[in-house]
Amino acid sequence: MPLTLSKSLLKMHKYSKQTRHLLAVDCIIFGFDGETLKILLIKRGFEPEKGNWSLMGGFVEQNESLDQASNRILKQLTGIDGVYLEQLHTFGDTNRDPIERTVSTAYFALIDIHQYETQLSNDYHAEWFLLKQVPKLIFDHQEMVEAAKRRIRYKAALHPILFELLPARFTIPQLQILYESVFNTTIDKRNFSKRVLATGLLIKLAEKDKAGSKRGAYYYQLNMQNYYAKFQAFLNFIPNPDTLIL
Amino acid sequence: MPLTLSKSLLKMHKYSKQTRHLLAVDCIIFGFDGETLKILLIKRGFEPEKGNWSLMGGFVEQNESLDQASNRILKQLTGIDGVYLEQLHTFGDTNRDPIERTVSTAYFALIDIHQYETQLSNDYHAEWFLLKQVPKLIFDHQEMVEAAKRRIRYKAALHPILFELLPARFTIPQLQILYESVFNTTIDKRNFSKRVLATGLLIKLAEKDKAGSKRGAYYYQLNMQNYYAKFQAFLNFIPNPDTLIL
DNA sequence: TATTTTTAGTGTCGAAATAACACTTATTTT
DNA sequence: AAAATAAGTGTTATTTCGACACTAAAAATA
Repeated sequence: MPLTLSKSLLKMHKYSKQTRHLLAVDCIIFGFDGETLKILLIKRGFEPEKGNWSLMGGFVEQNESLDQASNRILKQLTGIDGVYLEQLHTFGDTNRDPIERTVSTAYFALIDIHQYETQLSNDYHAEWFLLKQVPKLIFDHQEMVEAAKRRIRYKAALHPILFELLPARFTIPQLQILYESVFNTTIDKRNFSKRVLATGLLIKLAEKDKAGSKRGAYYYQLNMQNYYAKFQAFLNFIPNPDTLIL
Repeated sequence: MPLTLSKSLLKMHKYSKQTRHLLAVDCIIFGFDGETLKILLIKRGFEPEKGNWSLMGGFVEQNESLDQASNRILKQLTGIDGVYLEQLHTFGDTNRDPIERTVSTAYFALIDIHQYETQLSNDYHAEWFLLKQVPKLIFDHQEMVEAAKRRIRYKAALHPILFELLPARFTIPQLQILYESVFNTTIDKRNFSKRVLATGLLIKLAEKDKAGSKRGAYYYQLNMQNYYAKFQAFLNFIPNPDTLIL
């Protein structure tokens, strides 16, 4: 025990004159309900801003990386492991948290909303909000959400990340609604299916989804080999690239 | 004085149970010498890894934002203010610095090498290295450089950032060499000049650059209004997008 | 059981963008 | 005067993109 202590003391504070900072991660969690994009928010449980809407976040602990911290926090809220989670940006303004200077690294997650909506932890009073009806958020979380929206659009225009929002089996009309929702536009369905199918990323299944229409639409699933191979070179669905900012 | 002290004590440690971390920024500084891309490295002046090649970096101080810290550090080394500087990624593995856990936010800078090569601070024993001949670097700086290379390619394929590497007046052959260097490819010069001129971003000047050739090439400068207006919708020079990763 | 309603699914053609390709011009050097 | 060097420029074929309308399947309804 004394050994452990002295070891840790030895290891600590070698850069002894430097200031140490609070470090947090915040997660912008996107889901798709079949019609529009949503994000998951929580009611903050402690001061300051207790009771106000907030991104799910938390402090980075001593012995975890940022990626580990963001995964831990995502799991705390949703019970989910192993979903798409990508570092977005680190927000480091000195006064972004009024209590004490805190630097926060924002991550965005893309999850299949249906798979998890029932297993949300109740501890956080989480709710899904339409992306177009996000309430006022604490601190600079609004800015984080805006940055995440820009990033998801930018990236989805070039890479097939939106499949992460869909279940393993999905129909082409579902996929089209998703793209139209993300880019806030409409796409001709003949051109859409032509281009999507031309990527070689989709495998047509025998079964149909009967829920969405009378006739039923064929299910597809991702060809995972092609998915990884072609992740970099995907479609360019940008309707007007002027609206996209990294 | 007692008032200031008590104020700062009041403000400090409101999140009293949370671990505080060392925070650093590291800068990947790109330059272009007219033929190939280079990056600026320093000889690290303190332990650990004293004397080894490193990115220019430093700890984030109490009352500065990350953006301020990166600008400060860039200026310390190069004397430069107001150049292109963009946050790249935050590296947060727990053991990336063997002395003490340090989270580092990497920034990349694009500078006009000729304008500043003489005013480098001598304090850091900085040297420009060909991007293809970067020496072994400390910690995870190699990884940072790789990420910066990917980002600059990715972004330059869609946005006119490479002009930041050129002087205010440049020729089309110079610009072409720059693009060929960044994308490690060759481009037909007829197609290149057609597309570049079609953007409307360039203003042709009366004077010629006589240094590069016997005949001389016309100087151009950026049309700054169009530059900002068209920043989002630029050329797509990606030779094979497969090689690009965000 | 026939009709209506609803959404899925598919092909063509003109326009625009892209990629391939070679010669002339200006200037300096020899 | 001739040779060497790099700048500058146009055309054509190919590919990609965008616009556009009807038929098919199944359920609901009359």
